[in-house]
Amino acid sequence: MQPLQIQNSLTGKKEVFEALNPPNVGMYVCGPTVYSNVHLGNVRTFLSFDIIYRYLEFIGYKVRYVRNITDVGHLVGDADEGEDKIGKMARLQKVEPMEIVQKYTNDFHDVMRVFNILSPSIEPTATGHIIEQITAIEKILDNDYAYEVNGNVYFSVRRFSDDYPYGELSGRKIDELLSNTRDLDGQSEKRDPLDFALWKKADETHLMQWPSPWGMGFPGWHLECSVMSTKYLGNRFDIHGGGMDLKFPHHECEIAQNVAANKVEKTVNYWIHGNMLTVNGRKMAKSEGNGFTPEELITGNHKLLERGYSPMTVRFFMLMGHYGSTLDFSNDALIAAEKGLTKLTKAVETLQKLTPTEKENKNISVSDLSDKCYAAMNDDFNTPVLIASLFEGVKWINSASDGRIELNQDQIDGLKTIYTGFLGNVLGLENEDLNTEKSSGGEDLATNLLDLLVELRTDAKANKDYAGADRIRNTLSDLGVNVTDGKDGSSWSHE
RNA sequence: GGUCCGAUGGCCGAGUGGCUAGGCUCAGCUCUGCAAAAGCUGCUACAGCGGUUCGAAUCCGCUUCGGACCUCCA
Repeated sequence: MQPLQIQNSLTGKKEVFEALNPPNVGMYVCGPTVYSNVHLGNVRTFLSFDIIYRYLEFIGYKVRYVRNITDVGHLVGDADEGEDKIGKMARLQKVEPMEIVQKYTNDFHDVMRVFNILSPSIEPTATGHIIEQITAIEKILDNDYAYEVNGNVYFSVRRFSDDYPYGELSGRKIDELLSNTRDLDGQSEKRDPLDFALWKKADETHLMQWPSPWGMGFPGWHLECSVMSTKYLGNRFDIHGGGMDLKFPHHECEIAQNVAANKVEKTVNYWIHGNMLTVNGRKMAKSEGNGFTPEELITGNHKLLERGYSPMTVRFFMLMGHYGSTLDFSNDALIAAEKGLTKLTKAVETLQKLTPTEKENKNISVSDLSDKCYAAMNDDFNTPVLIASLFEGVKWINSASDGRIELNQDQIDGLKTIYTGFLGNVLGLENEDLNTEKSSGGEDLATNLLDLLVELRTDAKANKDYAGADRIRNTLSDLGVNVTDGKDGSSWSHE
């Protein structure tokens, strides 16, 4: 097994990854709240964990990857006083809340597929785990870390912090939190402003509600993740991930709930937080109005975009930065990514056609390159460094193709293993060009006609009829077919 | 106001005590009928000011600027 190091948000240190139960790994990632379309910032987080999932599997772990769908209990505005986001949207659109849930869950899945983000092993929903959540609340009440007021149940942070640490993950101290908490004008039933809701009472007009020992109501947002992670991964598991913005209060509350319910102190060994996607240095967020939907990005239909970019370009762009750093989104960066990815994918195509030489090229070590790729990923999933290594191989491939250097069969096979493994399996960058060529058949009329045109042009060149040769090339270029002259004759490619 | 993070060449973006990140752009060269592609070469940067050190972009301090969280957000 590879010596993998992970930046652990809980300790703030880079630590060697040791699975609790190798080769099995349990990983939980907070999924979306399905009340509106996902934007690119959301995509970045799920992409980051897609890479982590893929790499863990790549190096031999068997990962149970749980990523939830939040379909109830996430409130608009102030954590415990607002309206349920999904309920609100249902009211606005005059449909059933579950129609909202279905619509945006579908959208989410479509987007994940477009960006080649793998499905988790289990994708549980909050509404599917109401009973488990009620059970957890009862346990927390039994352990005396929560209290009920008029059909609402609140978690007592002060009471909890007497027995266990609270705020470890986000580096917060109870007293500092208190002094910075907004005054809720005493209209809250909470005994302490730090307390948060485990169960909320619902009146008759509330759309989503369930019976409970405290009356009709619905669960608090933080609870579902506590319950679903422990249900499918156990009281202690390996990795918990999510966006940086969920660190506090969401993840902090999640930990407190688990500890309070099960009295197990350490619930998660490695916390991983993905950083934000920014636009002009500011976090991409719906409230800022700077969010892009994936569709706007692909079509280029957005005021900040000059044109559209393919999903794989966007995926590559995001992987050129490390998941733990903010990443700034701009036209120039996307153009650079597009060109870089094209270079990379073309080299992989070239690699398939390379003719091996007898002698091994002693100046080139494919195994060193392979080691570098592993080392990059072992160092906290450093995709930008991995990509830099992959470009090193691109030079070898192109040089070999041009006859400048030699590569024998073993070296070519070694390179194929690297690119299939790291570019394909780990980074999940599929060659879009190859896919479209496959779908068009390959041996059809157009292919034959193009081959004929290129042959005619070659004849024209042989006869020094350059005007005729250029005419063929220019006309084809206007049709989206590029003709290039190489060492071994001319070839064409379709964009 | 509190907590934390960041500031890297024309752009994006890694790295983190001494050794080339990488991609894109730009200029020159090779190849080529021309072009494209590819290869080679160059532009050699680490916010500012102090300090530690034989040596700092990398450690420490201060300053300036930016961001995130503290309320919903991936």
